[in-house]
Amino acid sequence: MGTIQRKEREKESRKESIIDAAQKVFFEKGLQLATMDEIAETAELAKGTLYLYYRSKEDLYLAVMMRGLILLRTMFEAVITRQLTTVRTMVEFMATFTGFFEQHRNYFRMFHFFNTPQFHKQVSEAMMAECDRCNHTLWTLVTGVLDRGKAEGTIRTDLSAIEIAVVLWTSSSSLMMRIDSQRELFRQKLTVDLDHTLRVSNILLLESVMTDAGRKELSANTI
Amino acid sequence: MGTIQRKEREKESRKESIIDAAQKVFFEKGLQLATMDEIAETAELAKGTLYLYYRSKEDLYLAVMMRGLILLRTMFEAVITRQLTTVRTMVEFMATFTGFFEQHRNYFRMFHFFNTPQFHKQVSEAMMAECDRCNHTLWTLVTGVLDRGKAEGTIRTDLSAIEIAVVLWTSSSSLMMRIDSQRELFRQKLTVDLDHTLRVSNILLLESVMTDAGRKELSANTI
DNA sequence: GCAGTGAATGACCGCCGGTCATTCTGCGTG
DNA sequence: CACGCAGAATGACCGGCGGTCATTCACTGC
Repeated sequence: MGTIQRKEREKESRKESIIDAAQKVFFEKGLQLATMDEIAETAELAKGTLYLYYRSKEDLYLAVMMRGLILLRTMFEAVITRQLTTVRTMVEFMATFTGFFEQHRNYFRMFHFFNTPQFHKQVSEAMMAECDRCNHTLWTLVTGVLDRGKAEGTIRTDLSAIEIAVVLWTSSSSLMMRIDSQRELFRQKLTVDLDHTLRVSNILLLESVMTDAGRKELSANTI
Repeated sequence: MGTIQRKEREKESRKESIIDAAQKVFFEKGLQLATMDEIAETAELAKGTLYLYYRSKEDLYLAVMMRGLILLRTMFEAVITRQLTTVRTMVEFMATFTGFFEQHRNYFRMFHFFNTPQFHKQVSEAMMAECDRCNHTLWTLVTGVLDRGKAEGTIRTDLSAIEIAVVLWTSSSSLMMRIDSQRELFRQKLTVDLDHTLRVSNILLLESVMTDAGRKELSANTI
């Protein structure tokens, strides 16, 4: 009697279709302006049903965001599969992240919610834990590459891999966030091309965490 | 007949006392959890009165945030008054920013609202413009110093001053934001001391925007 | 003291996140 | 085939909140 398994599958697919609807609405309206009623309508379900699968609006938001996180991780894994040198892998990581920002802007915007001051208060423990786990695997991907680089002498050994990863991620993501929201302001009021700034910032940071050997290879790869 | 002027003064002081109340509540609860009713009660005014002085909750939030911005600018100006060398001034700027983060954490948290994706949609034009102006003067303070450094040969001339300022500000503020919200998570799950990471990141970035001469002076100042 | 003006009030509105008594559905059983 | 029951789905409803506006209040200048 495979009834129980079928029920399980149906439950999963229902969860997915709810995320589909939520994604549509969140992408269009953002967290604040989106309403659970609209998501329910888009999903062709009653509002109450949404709450059978997700505790709160924020939980649902996080579920959508997680899709983005997983997508990004997949893209990073694809880079690793190419078996490039450490330096080139790092360059590709940065390019991939920038590409993700450009191609999947809606997902990227959702990441911002993560850094909200009272963020953790608004989300259920379970969802939070799942998110942490996903995040953790992303960090591990990058630190793995960096540790290899340290062993082969292209990455500075006096800095910890995870610290390097945090600095690179944080800097470039916050710059992209700024590009997203204030590009025009900066172009007009301060005549700055933030896209250029992002490229410069990435290169400066990559250089500064590399040894001379690494820097040499880097400059050959970024002309 | 100084009546009109007195009225003007009273209006101003009323606005200030509303901000006082709003600050108290926003500091305690954050933007989402704070309510206009509570702010009104704290200010000992009716809710309707708040709306005679500020268009919306977000506008009021921004008014409080602006106090923080002005405070930070004052602290930066104090650094400039000390007439240090360019390199030392930049080091002090970074230290001042970190100090601001530690001493005035509540103001700092409010800055986060700035980067929210649909932020500009929630705030009145007038408030936004005032905010931009204040921001602009902050950028100018820093770029002034950087330009001097370029002239005297401690700051790289192949990077624009405003770009350097943006990179430094963005990197360190986003790292601080992370420290604020995820310090314990990183310490426990990844055994990273983000405060250390911040110091490292600041030094790496400062180094990377300086000439050899600048770097030399920097290393003498950061032991 | 008496208009008149502009500030202050708080009852009220509409909206939205979230709940829960009720209804519906389909499976297993007699 | 009929029946009963578990659990899924529903949507009317609730409380709270941002924002409004007709009414009241306070002060000024005549």
